[in-house]
Amino acid sequence: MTNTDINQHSTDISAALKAAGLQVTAQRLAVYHAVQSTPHAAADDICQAVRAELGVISRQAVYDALKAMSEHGIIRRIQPAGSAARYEHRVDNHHHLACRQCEKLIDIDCAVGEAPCLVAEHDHGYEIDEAEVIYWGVCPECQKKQANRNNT
Amino acid sequence: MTNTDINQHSTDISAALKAAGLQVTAQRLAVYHAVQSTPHAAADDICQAVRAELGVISRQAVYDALKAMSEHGIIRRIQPAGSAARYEHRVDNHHHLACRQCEKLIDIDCAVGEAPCLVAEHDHGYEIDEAEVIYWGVCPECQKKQANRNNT
DNA sequence: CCCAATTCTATACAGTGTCAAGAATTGGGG
DNA sequence: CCCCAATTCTTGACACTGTATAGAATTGGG
Repeated sequence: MTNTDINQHSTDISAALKAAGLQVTAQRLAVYHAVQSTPHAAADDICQAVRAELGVISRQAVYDALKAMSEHGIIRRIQPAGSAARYEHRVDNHHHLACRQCEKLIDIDCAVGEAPCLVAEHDHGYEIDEAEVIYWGVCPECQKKQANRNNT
Repeated sequence: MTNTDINQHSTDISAALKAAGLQVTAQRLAVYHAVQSTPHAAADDICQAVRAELGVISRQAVYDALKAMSEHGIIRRIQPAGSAARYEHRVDNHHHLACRQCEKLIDIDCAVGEAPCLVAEHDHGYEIDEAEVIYWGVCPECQKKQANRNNT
């Protein structure tokens, strides 16, 4: 990646931040980069990644940046049961597949198509705006591990 | 409800506990009752409800009971983003509708039917056993509140 | 370049859930 | 009915994630 690329990229995020009415700061750009390069990372992982890039950043600034950006739709927050919140830069309509054993999370495209997964049988008067779907299972690696344990 | 009913009921839960290889204790029965009578309650609410019934119980016993019973499929644990875990006694295939504003949670039957909501486009080699769906929206009451605020 | 608004740092704190050790209870077998 | 091993409950401490607050630093429009 050349400097030009980096700048170009940063400019895109800058534009997104400005469009959302947020100030552009080195901390926020670094947090975004971390989210982008390590998808589904938890806040703590992101904190470490940003420290590798910037040197120092307060834990609070990371939380603020993640909160501000996820509230403005620049990144997306996912919170699988039994683990801390994860963040990702894909903000389109897609779901997740979680491994019960290693907690790994991978993206999965919407099974139903566009966004009709939004349509529930009865909406009970609710104004529904999102359907959050998490498929739970066991990933291939953990299936292997399990098979090995059973054979021994 | 007569005493006979209560005993009958307790017997059912006792049987479920025994079938799962768990001991039957007053604490567990009380925790189950609390989950049953206040659906979607958080651990803390359940703790209080059980104290109203039994007098005293340790926080730990409540957590243990909830964990043991949910791991054995006697109750179900739900963890919506941004709030503590909730518990319910319905263990069949159904989903949830959550209000973004008041955090209220209601049951909703599976939109797709039996359990084909399990089928994702590509399973990526995962052995999928559950599809957890949470529809996010705004409940009728909160819609009204919002409308009133806007008119003022 | 300046100044108000926003954001970052540093520290303390709250809520949820877990760990560990010892006391109490449960339930199967004599 | 009683005993004993296994399980469960109590108590207290602790870890982790996230939030609150006040003051210092930075940003960006004029």
